[in-house]
Amino acid sequence: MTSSSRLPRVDRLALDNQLCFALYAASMALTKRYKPLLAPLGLTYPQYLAMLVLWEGDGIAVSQLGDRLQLDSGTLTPLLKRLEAAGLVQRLRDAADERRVLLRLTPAGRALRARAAAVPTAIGKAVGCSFDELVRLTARLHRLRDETLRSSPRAA
Amino acid sequence: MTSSSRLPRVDRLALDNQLCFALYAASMALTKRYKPLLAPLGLTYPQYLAMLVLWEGDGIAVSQLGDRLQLDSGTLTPLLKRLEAAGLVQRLRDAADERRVLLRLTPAGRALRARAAAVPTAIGKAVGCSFDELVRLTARLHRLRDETLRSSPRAA
DNA sequence: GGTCATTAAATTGCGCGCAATCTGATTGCG
DNA sequence: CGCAATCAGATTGCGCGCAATTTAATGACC
Repeated sequence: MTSSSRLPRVDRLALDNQLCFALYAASMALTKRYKPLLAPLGLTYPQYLAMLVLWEGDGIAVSQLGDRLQLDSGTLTPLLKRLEAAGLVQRLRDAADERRVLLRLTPAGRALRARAAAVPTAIGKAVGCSFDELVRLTARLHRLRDETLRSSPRAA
Repeated sequence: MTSSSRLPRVDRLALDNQLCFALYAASMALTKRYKPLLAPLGLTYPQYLAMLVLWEGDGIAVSQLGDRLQLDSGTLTPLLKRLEAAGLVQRLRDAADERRVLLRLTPAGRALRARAAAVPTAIGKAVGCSFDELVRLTARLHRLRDETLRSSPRAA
């Protein structure tokens, strides 16, 4: 005897029953929490995500970064130009394929990683759950994303 | 013997270990899933959230809507003007307190709810998990948001 | 080798999301 | 009453996020 499937239609439209809003609100709240931590590094939150990818390994193309973050060139081109203007990233045309733009960390961009290491630690304290639960929730959300993308009509 | 706390610093900065990115990516993926469902209703995703609140009960002020969605007037004012231009919402100054703007659904705005009822059903199929698990995950995310906001320096 | 389809980025336009500021209206307090 | 503090929305500016289009390079096929 579970609670399944007896809610009237009106409850199915209640804001607090929407998984999408729970995700949206939690994501926004957590992003706001990052802002004061990232400001001293001179990064916005999406810029921080891009740096995380480049710290895992630079020399990749814009499209590969986009695959990782699920963002397109319309978002990434201006973002990367700002990172370049900040002296953290270099954008260079791939000599082997002039359509591609390769991304390299500058020494300053590489050096920033050490300072960024304190960020996940500070956030961990803010979310108020154990490390193990955090790992489980993260994995659950990645599965949710994969399932959502898989069932999507027009996405890889 | 759990897996806690022995990861080297580099793994703590790995993109896929970030709860924030898992939330961000899942939220974005799900929002994209909503887009084709909301387009026939003439709504964007944040506009849909605003309508969900108003369908629960209109006549509220902009600030109350903002409390519910965790959005400020800088976001809501233009959004609500678009809903007004679309003929779904009326914005009227509160006679009892001329600072406030009250939001009322028009007949068209009220009528839209019937068509919107199909949206959660369609989404439910896309996320590929049971109704019960969906309820649990939604509740877990709301707790995460509350915890994140509670521990926040400058938020109610 | 020449033509066409495909691909990678860049560009444009629009709607958020939010910080900062501004404008009025209201409240509190002497 | 008079005046400062507070409050509700509106406005401005900037950085995403994404659809749609454009430009240039590459690959495929004849």
